Amino acid sequence: MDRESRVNVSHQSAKDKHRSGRVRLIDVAHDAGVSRATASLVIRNSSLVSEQTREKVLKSIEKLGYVYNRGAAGLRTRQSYAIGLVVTDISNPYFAELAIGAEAHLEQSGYVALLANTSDTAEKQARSLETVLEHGVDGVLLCPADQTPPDEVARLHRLVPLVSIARSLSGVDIDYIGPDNVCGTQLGVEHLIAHGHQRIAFVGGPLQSSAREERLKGYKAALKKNGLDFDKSLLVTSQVSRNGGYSAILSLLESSNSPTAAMCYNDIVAFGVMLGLQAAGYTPGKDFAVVGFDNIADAATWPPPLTTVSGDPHKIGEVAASRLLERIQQPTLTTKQSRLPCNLIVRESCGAHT
Amino acid sequence: MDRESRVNVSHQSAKDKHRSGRVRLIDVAHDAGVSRATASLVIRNSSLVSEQTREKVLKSIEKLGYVYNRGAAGLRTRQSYAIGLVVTDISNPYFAELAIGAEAHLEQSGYVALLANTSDTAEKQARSLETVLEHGVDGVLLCPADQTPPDEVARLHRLVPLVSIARSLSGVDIDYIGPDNVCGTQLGVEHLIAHGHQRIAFVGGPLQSSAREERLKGYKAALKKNGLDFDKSLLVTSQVSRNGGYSAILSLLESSNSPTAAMCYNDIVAFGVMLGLQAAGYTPGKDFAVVGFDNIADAATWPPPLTTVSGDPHKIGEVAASRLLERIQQPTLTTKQSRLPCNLIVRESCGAHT
DNA sequence: CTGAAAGCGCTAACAA
DNA sequence: TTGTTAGCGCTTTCAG
Repeated sequence: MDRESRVNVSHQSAKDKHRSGRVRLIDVAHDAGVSRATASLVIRNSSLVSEQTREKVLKSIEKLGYVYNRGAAGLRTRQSYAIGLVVTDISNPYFAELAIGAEAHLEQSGYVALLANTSDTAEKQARSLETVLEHGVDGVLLCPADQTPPDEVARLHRLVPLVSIARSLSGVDIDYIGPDNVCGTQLGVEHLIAHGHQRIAFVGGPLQSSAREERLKGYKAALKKNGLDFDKSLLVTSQVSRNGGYSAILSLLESSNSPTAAMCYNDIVAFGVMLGLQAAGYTPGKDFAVVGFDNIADAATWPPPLTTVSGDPHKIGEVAASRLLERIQQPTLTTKQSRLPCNLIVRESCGAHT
Repeated sequence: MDRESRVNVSHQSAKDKHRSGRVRLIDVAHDAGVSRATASLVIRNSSLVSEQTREKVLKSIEKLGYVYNRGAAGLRTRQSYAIGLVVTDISNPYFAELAIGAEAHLEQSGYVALLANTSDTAEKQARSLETVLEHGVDGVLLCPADQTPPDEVARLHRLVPLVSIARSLSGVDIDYIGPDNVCGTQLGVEHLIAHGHQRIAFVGGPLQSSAREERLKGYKAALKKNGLDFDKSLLVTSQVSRNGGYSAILSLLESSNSPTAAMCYNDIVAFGVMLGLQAAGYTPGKDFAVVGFDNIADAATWPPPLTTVSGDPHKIGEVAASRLLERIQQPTLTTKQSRLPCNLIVRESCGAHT
């Protein structure tokens, strides 16, 4: 049987050069004059192999241009060294940065990321998750779409280690890494209060989002702590887009008792708010204060530069990846909800520089 | 032998529920009372199977929560349905959009994208490509880093179907999809000329980049066509960043015979240019005209809104993915260099609205 | 330290 | 139409 397969092999390896076939481990082994097993050990840096044979094998690998087949290896080891990175919307720089942070950490640890962009729809997310599972990922990093059904997540969680990022999921006990939305928003609002504002609006974000709820909580906490009343008329939801912020602030400005400052759901909304203010004849940073959330790259150079809460998405991505890898190593780890500290980046849009 | 393995199987499937193991095709087959082969046919939607048995199998799949193992299948079929998406920098919205377009098309065709961000360094790119190859991708979509060694690309190309996006590679005969940089820039510059500008600078971009060379060519063509002399002092390279554009325009403004308009390497540079102009007391769109390239989302809402050349990165990503899939089907296809048409989006920064 | 043999979960010829 | 039998390229005991 072994003789047979050897014969086969030499036939094939002769042909393979000219066909689609790739060089296999056994070709390397033959070339180096060792067995498959030994060659395999060399590849995986085992210390059980003599320096001499290691070099021989390495030389053959180089010479034949061998590329390791992880798929085949994974069939045996049940490890793919791939993880699913399922994200709502990479065209949002915040999520892009998250993805980059995660990818960087994974890459460094020898993992590869299977990317799927869900455009925030539950259907595409479901499809993507299925695909990613079929590819045998060792774990999934999920930034859940807004309308994610909890039981779907529960099933996923049963199948494979799972960490959720930036949007927490209620009703399922899984790891979560995101910014500390409550404290971050509180920081922003207190800054506004400290600079004399009394009527501070909370602008934008979708009603169902966990992030918005948490930020709203921080907003209320800041008001309360400073003895200010919560006024429902200063609250307005919106699309997470510039247009959303734009119309939101305009509607707020129409009211008889309009605000003098806005804590925004995020930077993108804040940009819209500032554009809206300008359209209405205000000068953000002078006669109206604006604070954002996320500190995306644009915030620093927007005219005027946006005061914003920084959640460090790159780090969140990294931490999430690292947590996932830990969990893959030790599936019994208890789950953790990590809310990374935020800090306030004071620029000009809040008027505090004057 | 077969009896033995069956025995094995039933043992395992009993345990598997509680261990890490997943449900396998053979479990499904047993549950449905058919052979593995038949079950396999059902999964792959073969028409060679009766409606009755198909339903039985489907029911078992559902019941047991079976998930297909593409890794194992791929070992046999030599198809992974995965493709490598190796991109310089997703945090640049232009490339993010490219990636999204590609991912969308791949997803629709049943492929998954292995994402790697190279941060524009040749080393990480080399590592990423290797990893992606080890994972057995059926093809690679590469947006090459600036200093990519041509022989590396050649090796890659020998190993796997390859399409390059947005940055062409000299010295290797591979498919390329990108914007028509020459015509696009020409469009922009001619617009400027049509509005009376005679001293038009070409601002920014890295010296070695193929994209910059092409855009520069378009710039020169436009000048020539309109009888304007090319003046080397109106040319300045820069980092592809706002800061790059900022300092570039400032240095240009110092000259005794400074320009009245700038065709910029891309939108990001253009933003820097506008910020620099404002810092120097100019009002872009009034006393100085600026045109960008890429039409990223920010361009529309920047104050003033940026006149720019639109290359439709989402479409480029889609087309590239589709070309790659074609090439995977038919490896003998002759290579094509596609430069997708660009059009000029006239907004306010060029002053043409006055 | 190295080699032989068995098998990971699937598909593809070929029989039945 | 369905079942049988061999592998895909690797790792992993277990002997040497």
